[in-house]
Amino acid sequence: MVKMTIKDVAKEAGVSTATISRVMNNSGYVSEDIKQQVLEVIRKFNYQPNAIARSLKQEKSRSVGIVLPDMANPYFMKIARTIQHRCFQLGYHLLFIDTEENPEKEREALEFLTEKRVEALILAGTGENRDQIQAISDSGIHVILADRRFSNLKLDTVTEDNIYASKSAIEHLLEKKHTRIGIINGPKTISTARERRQGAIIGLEEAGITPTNEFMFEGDYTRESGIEAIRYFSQLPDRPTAIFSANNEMTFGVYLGLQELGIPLESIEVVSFGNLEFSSLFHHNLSVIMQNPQELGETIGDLLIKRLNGEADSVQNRILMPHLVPSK
Amino acid sequence: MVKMTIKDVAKEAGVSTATISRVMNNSGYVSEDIKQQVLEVIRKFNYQPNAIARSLKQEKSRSVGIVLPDMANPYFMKIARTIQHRCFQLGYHLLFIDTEENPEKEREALEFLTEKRVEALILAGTGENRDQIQAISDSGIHVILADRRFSNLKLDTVTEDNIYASKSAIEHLLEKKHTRIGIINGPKTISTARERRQGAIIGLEEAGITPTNEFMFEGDYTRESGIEAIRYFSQLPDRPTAIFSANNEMTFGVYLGLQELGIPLESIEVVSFGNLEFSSLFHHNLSVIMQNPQELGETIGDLLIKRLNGEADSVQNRILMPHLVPSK
DNA sequence: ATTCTCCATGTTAACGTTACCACATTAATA
DNA sequence: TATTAATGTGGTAACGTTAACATGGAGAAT
Repeated sequence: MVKMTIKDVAKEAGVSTATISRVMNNSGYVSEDIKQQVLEVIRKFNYQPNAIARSLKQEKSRSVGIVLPDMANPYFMKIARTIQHRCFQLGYHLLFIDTEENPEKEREALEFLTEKRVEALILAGTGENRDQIQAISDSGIHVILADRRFSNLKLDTVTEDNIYASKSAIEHLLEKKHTRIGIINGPKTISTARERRQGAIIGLEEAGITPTNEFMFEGDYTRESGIEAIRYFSQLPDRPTAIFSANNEMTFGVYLGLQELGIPLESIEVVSFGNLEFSSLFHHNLSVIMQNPQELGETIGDLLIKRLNGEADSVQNRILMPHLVPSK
Repeated sequence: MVKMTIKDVAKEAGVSTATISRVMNNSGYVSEDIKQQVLEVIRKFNYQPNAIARSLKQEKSRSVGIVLPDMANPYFMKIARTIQHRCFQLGYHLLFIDTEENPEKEREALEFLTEKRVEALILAGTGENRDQIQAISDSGIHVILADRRFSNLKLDTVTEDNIYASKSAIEHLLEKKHTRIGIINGPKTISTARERRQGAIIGLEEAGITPTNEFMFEGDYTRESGIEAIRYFSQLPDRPTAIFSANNEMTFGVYLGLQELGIPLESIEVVSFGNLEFSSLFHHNLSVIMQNPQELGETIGDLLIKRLNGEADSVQNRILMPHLVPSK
């Protein structure tokens, strides 16, 4: 069964396509009689306007791209979900792409999205493709960096205060008399990893402790790299007694690693940047820096609406405050 | 900065738009000289064809809709992620919508997606909107039901054997000498809930036990309803000693509920339909019916490609086999 | 020399909307 | 009554592609 077009409706209702269009969009003048008659035809044939044709004519795709490094990470999905709801309300659709932290895939994704003529782009990037992202912004597409920023790029950002939160994580461990703290971080290309590292170092130095490379493990924000970190730390002569893990997935890996090595999970004090769903059930020594992906999503949503409405405003950089929830 | 069109490229390269189109699509005849010249212009101005115009002309949106009840549930997101990768490879984009199990929202979502002219629709539905879904299929959009089916609708489905798996869950608990088994299920409107119930009942009856309504709690697949189920069961005179929970979120709620009531988590034997990420770290009496969302996604992806390529085939109903992983 | 292919290119009409303009008609105002 | 304004409607040119058709030249086969 082939879809009806506005012409078919016009013929059926005995009016011009212009009138149908006016009825559909509640624009211009249409007499009440004709309006009802047209609506009747639309209802009867279940006519739906072709959004693609409309987009072409109006030069508005009514779509927004969102590029995330990991669609299975609840943190990112909670951000995405909130934004999805907002977009749906606006009649926009979201084009999701999962890059799996792969810069090349990200590059392709960005190209794909610009061909699809998204009006805005929300990006939690790999840290590469700076020029491309800047070019996208320059071409008039609204870019909002989520969670991760680029230094020196004049783009909207909605991020969290990683330095402050990481510093307080370290302070928390120091208060518990730990001095040998293993730090598991993400890739240096990613701003959150750099900032979390920086915060941790500040925390240590303020307590008069010199950070050593031996206790810094550079992972890649995956579960597997959390496991590897534990394998690495466990074979050091002077093992850490506490761990600061820079994201939720790696923290999960930490516990999997401990389990693999037969080390009691509660024997190690852990602070995780980012919540683990089950941490409230967990009686191990796990403290969590609670992020607020929903608020992040809402903040992005608000900004997005502003940008799509063309409400001129200078570059926005919003920073949310995570807070530490100590272990019980 | 305004985007370049094919006409600009044509003018710049001194040829017709048709030639540009032929170069872009590797179709028809173009001399090597001109081809190189055109490619040079394209590169120089970073020309990107407008996918919307192309869609309109070709009457192909190159998009697929996916409607899920819960974007934050890892089970659904793993399905979605797999499909997203497939679609991206094909040059298709996915329009995601999260209905939050709300039938009205689902109705709107389906309407939205048909206006956007998706070529296919992947749906894990609320169980309502049957007519609308059938109409979508009749109108020539490929519909694939994921995880949840509709009886009597002639549509492709990729689901799991809920009856078999639930039966084996009950058998597992019976083997462990539990006879008072609390069953926490989803809404009866959803096929998975009906089937999981049916499987559980078969399991009980085959063991000569008469299922009682007292031990059946109808939740709504949310965490909160798992908590409520525990509150309900805990005030029964003869409490269940074991729980069969029909999805991962409700199982989570079970533990939250036990914790809330101060009941030791390991004092209750639980079987969960669907994995909890952390179950391997968990030393409680938790057995899991392992689903395989990735395989589900791949199966859907394969089917999707077939359908999009128009490879004629009768209605497909694929059923995957989950398996029980007993508690340690 | 004539016909027939194969190449290589250009011309143009769609695809389904909407926005602009033109043209009536009616109502309100001077 | 004449003029203006408000209302209602239709015609049509775009939006940026591509596919069908047309055209013409070069070389091969008759």
